[in-house]
Amino acid sequence: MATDDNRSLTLRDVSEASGVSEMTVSRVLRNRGDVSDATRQRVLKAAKELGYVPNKIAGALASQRVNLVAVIIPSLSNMVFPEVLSGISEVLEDTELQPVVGVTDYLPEKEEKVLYEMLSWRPSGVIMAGLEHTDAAKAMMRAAGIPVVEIMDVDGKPVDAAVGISHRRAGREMAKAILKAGYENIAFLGTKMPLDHRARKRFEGFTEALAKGGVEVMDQEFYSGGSALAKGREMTEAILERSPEIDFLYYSNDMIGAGGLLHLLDKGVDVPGEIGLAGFNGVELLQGLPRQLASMDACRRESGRKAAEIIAARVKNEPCDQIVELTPKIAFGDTLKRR
Amino acid sequence: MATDDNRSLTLRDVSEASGVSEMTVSRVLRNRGDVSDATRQRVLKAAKELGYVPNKIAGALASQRVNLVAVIIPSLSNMVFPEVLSGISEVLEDTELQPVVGVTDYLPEKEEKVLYEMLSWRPSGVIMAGLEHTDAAKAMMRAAGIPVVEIMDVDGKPVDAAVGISHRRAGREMAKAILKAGYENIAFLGTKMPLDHRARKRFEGFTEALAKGGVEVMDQEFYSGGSALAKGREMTEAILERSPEIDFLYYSNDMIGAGGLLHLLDKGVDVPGEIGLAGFNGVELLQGLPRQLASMDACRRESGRKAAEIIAARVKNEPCDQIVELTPKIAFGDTLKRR
DNA sequence: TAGCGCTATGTTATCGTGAGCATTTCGCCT
DNA sequence: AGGCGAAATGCTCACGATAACATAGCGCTA
Repeated sequence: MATDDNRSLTLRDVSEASGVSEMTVSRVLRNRGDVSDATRQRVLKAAKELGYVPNKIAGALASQRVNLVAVIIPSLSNMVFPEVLSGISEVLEDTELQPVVGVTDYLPEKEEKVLYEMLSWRPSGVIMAGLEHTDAAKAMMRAAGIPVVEIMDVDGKPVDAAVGISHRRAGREMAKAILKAGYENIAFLGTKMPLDHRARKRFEGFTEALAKGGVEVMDQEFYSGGSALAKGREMTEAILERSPEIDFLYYSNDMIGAGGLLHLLDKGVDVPGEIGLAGFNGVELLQGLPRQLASMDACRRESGRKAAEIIAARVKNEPCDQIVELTPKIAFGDTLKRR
Repeated sequence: MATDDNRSLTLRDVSEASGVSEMTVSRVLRNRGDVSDATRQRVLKAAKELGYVPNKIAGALASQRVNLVAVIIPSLSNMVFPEVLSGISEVLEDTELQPVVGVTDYLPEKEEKVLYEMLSWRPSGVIMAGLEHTDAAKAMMRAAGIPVVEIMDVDGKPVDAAVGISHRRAGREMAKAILKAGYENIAFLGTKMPLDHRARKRFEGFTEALAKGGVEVMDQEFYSGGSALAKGREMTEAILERSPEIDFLYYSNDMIGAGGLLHLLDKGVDVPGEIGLAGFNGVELLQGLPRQLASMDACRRESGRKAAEIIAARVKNEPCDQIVELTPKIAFGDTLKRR
C-alpha cells in the first residue's frame, strides 16, 4: 500500500525498499539488461507493495523516445472515425506504440491547434484525417521529422504518406452504377460541406461522371445539425416536393439515406422501382432496416490498419508504402436496381 | 523553416536565434513573468521562424504539472460514450486541462492496464466509467493522489467522486411506467451482460419494481455481437415466437429497440396497442424512425460536463460535490401508452 | 593461483524545461 | 550625482528516468 505523502513514488523509493540501485530497478521494470532472478523478484515485490507506477514523463525525456502516435480526426460522433480508430488500435496493440486521439470538429484552426498540442508531446508519428490542412499545419508536420500518414483520402498531395480511397472515384463509380441501372432524374442530398472535403470530392466525381453520361444533377439539398435520420426525412420530403420527377436520390452519408428510405416507405413509394437510393459509408449499424440501403464501403477499418502499419514500419526504419489507395466496394443492397 | 538536423528544436535554439537566455524564451512562450515587449516580439519571431514547438515532456517534468485528464471508457462505437466525451471536452476547453481517452472494451483486465498506462503519464485527474473495477485498479486510483470521478452510475461505492444516474432506479421507473400503462406480459431483451454492470442494474431494478406490482418478467433474450439493429429484429422475432402472449418488450438499449420496432411494424403489429416497446439511452440518432421509441435519457453529456467540472474544481483546490446523482427523464415517445 | 571473460550491478551525465533566486538595467527622485 | 526600486533578464539546479560506461564478483582454465 502506498503511504501517499502527497508526492508520488519514484525509482528511488523502490530502490531503497529493495536494497538495489535505481538503475537496477529501472532495468527490472523494463525487462532490459541482465538482472539476476533473485533481485528481479525482490524488486518486483517491492514495486508492487509500494504500488509504484513508472513515470513515463521522465522516462521519455531521458530516453528521447515517446511511443505515442497522434491520431487527429474531425469527429467521434460520426460512426466513421471510431471504426478507423479501432483499426489503428488493433495494429498498434502488437507494437509498443499507443494511439492518442485529438478531435478537430472539422475546423482547420482547431486542427492546427490540436496538432500543435500533440506535437508538443513529441509523438513517434502522426495519423491525420484528410489532405486539406492549413499551411502552418503542413509546415509543422514536415518539420516534426516523424512519419505522417494522412488517411481517408488520396485525391491530393500528402505531406508524407497517405492511405485511403479516392472519393472522386467513389462518386464517379456510384454515378455510373446509377446510370447503368437506368435512373435518369438524379438528385444529391448532403451536408453543408465547405469543410467536409471528402464529401465535396464525392460530389464532384459524381457530377463529372453523370455529365459524361449526358445527365445533370436535377436538384440538390443540404443540411446541417440535428439528427441525421430526421434530417434525411425532411430533406427527402422537401426535395421531392420541389422536384417530383426525381427517380434517384444520392445521399452523402448512410444515416440521411436511411432517413430518406424510411420516409419513402412511409409514403408508400416503391423503392427502388419508382425511386432508387444510395448512401455512402457502408455502416454496419444500418443492417436491419426494412430495405438494405445501397452504399459504398469507405474501407474505414482497413485505412486505420494500414496507416498504423506504415507508422509502425517507419518507426522501425523498415521500408513501406507511401501511398495506398484502397478500393471501395459498391453494395447494391435493395435500393439500387431497376426491373 | 526548420532546418531539421534530425533532432528537434529546443529552447536553446530559440534563445540563440533571438539573443536572449533560454529562461526568457520560456517566459515569453508561456506568457509568464515580465518580459519587455521588444524582446517578446523578437523571441516570438524567432520561434515562429524556426518552427519551434515546446517540449511538454520536459516542461511537465520540470514543473511537476501535467495538464491531462485520463478518461477511461468501455467503447467508442457505442454512441453513448462519444457524447460523454463531448461534455467533458466542452468544460475542459475553458481550462488548461486536456482529456486523453483510453478504451477498455468492457474488459476489467484491459481497464486495469489502460489505467496503469495513463497513470504513468501522471495526469491531473481521472474520469472513469462505472463503479466496478479490479481491486488493483481501485488501489491505483486511490494511491495516485489525484481526483478521480467515476461516471454513468451511482449505484455503489465510488473510490472518490461519482456522477451519473442510478440504473436501478431507471429500471424501476421504467417498470412502473409500463405497469401504469396497463401492460402485463413483459419481456426483457438485452446484451449478454456479465460485463455491462449498468445494464445489469437496470434489469435488477426493473424486475424488482415489476415484482412489487405482482408481475414477473415473462421471458428474456440476450445477444452479443453483430449489428444491433439486425439483432433487435432477430431477438424480437425469436422471443415472440416463443412467447406470443407478450405485450411489452423492454430493451437494454435503443438500437436493439429500434430493430424490434422495425420488425413489428413490418409484421403489421399494432405498436403500442398490441405490443409496447421501450429502450434506453435516448439516443438522438434515432429521431426519425417511423415511431419514436420510448426511452430514458441517460444524461450522457451532463455526466461528462459535471465530471469535468469536479476535476477542474479539485485541481484548483476548490470545493465541489462528491456524488452527483442525475435524474433521467423518461420519454414516452409513441411506443409506451395504451388506449 | 593468476588471469580471463562473463554476468550482475553501480556511477555519472544527460534529456529540455521551469522554479526560485540572483543580477543587471534603467528611470526617477532627492 | 548618487541611490533606490521596480522591471527585465540570467544563472543554477532539480525534475525522474535512461544511456553509456565502469566496476565488482564469480567460475573456470592453464
